Amino acid sequence: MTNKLNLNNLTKSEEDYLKAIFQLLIEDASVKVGNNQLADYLKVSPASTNNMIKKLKAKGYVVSEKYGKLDLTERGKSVAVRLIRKHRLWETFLCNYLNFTWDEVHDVAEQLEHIKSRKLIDELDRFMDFPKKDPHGEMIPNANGEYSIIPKITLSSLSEGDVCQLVAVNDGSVHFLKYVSEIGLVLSSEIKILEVREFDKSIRIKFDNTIETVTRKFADNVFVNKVV
Amino acid sequence: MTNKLNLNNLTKSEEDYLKAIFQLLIEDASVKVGNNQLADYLKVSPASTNNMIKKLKAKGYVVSEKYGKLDLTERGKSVAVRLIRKHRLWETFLCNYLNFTWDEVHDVAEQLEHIKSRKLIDELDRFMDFPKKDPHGEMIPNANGEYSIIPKITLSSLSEGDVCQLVAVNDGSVHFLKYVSEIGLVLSSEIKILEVREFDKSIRIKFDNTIETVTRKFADNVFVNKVV
DNA sequence: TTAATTTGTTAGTCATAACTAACTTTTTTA
DNA sequence: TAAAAAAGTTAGTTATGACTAACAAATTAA
Ligand SMILES: [Mn+2]
Ligand SMILES: [Mn+2]
Ligand SMILES: [Mn+2]
Ligand SMILES: [Mn+2]
Repeated sequence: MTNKLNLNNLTKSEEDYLKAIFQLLIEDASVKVGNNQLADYLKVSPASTNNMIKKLKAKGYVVSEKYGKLDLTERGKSVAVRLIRKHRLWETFLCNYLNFTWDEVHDVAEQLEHIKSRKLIDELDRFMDFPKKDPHGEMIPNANGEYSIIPKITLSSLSEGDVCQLVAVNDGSVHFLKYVSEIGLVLSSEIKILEVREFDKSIRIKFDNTIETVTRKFADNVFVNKVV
Repeated sequence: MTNKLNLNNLTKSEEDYLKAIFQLLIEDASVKVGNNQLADYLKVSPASTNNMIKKLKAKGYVVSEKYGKLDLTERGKSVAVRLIRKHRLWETFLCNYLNFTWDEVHDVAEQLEHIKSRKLIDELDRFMDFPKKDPHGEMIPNANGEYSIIPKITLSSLSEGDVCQLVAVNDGSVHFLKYVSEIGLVLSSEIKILEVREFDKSIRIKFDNTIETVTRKFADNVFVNKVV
């Protein structure tokens, strides 16, 4: 008996894989995404990703040649964007209505993004009056999957003397987000790069009369818009 | 290697089984709940329930003897009540804030009840100012799992001449709920039993100057509080 | 009280989604 | 350009939670 494929009802795992591929593709549009890179990102074995990729190819969400790099079909992209929309809308709801802090929302949103109900998410969007950005500064796709991608670069890519504005932060680490709040950085803070130390790539920054030294790893997770 | 048991993190399925056993136990406290009855209720095979019951016994949520009836431990009951709390709070949220009608909420709540976050549900409760009843008239357990069970009987158990108040409806069927709304019945409607027809147990009822005939099946899903 | 029926159990299978270990292909580097 | 390293694939195993078919125990009816 030939394997029946559920073309429409994606599992939580299938959805997570599509979202992961999408995020790897847009995060660095130049570099191609391979199987092992995806495995790393999802913290599973390359054998697991290889297997899932096969299934997603058979269902028409992913394209790739044997031993080649991965890409998403339009259907694959559409699923990924809808997940990102749900994730960011839930994060916004948790922060703005349920007293969650920005470091508490991601894990719960990872669960909520898989709830299947078109009406639920569109009504939640309306209830909040169609917010444009999530608590971490990321743009929220609208009901048609459209969203403007604001130009952003990492703080770590700037040089001495540059001035920038904080536009978004990586929402994946609780420790990182707490750290950002603690030193007093908030979305749209204006940051000046005082010094980039050659020895360990640590960066001395100034914002709101505060001077702080942050590591390269920290600066990799801070997204900014260069001003000067 | 001996099988490792996840004692704390219950799967969606394990949670659904515990909730089902709880609901069968309280719906008819007199009759014992058996394996096949549970299978019927959950629409799976008796082999499947038998298997799951074994696991839930090993984990300390269910007690039963071989070939005997099922019961929940305190831990089992606690899990079930927390699920019911989540289910009813989400239904209330969907109806009162997201423009869902009472027939649309159950399926989405079945998904949302499995989201794991203590803070999420307690904050949702607070956000709605601690509602007492869900859209179908059912009591919502508080954060400690306490809730008063209002005395309710089915409309079908009444006799000619009786007068009652609609206190709750079964929330499982979209068709049934739409039907209830269409004929104009709402929570706390006062209903008088005009006639119970011997032939097919259909019941002639009067409420708000409306006279309707409803079937036995319909009346089985309407819960009332006898007034006269 | 025996036979029929209902209820409960077991064994074996399948799909999903993870894993490790071994292997192959591609890419890099010496 | 040949060896080494990296990347990708395959095979075989495990756990969960369904299923059917066959069987055993308990209950009900004759
Ligand atoms: Mn996810
Ligand atoms: Mn975010
Ligand atoms: Mn459920
Ligand atoms: Mn309900």
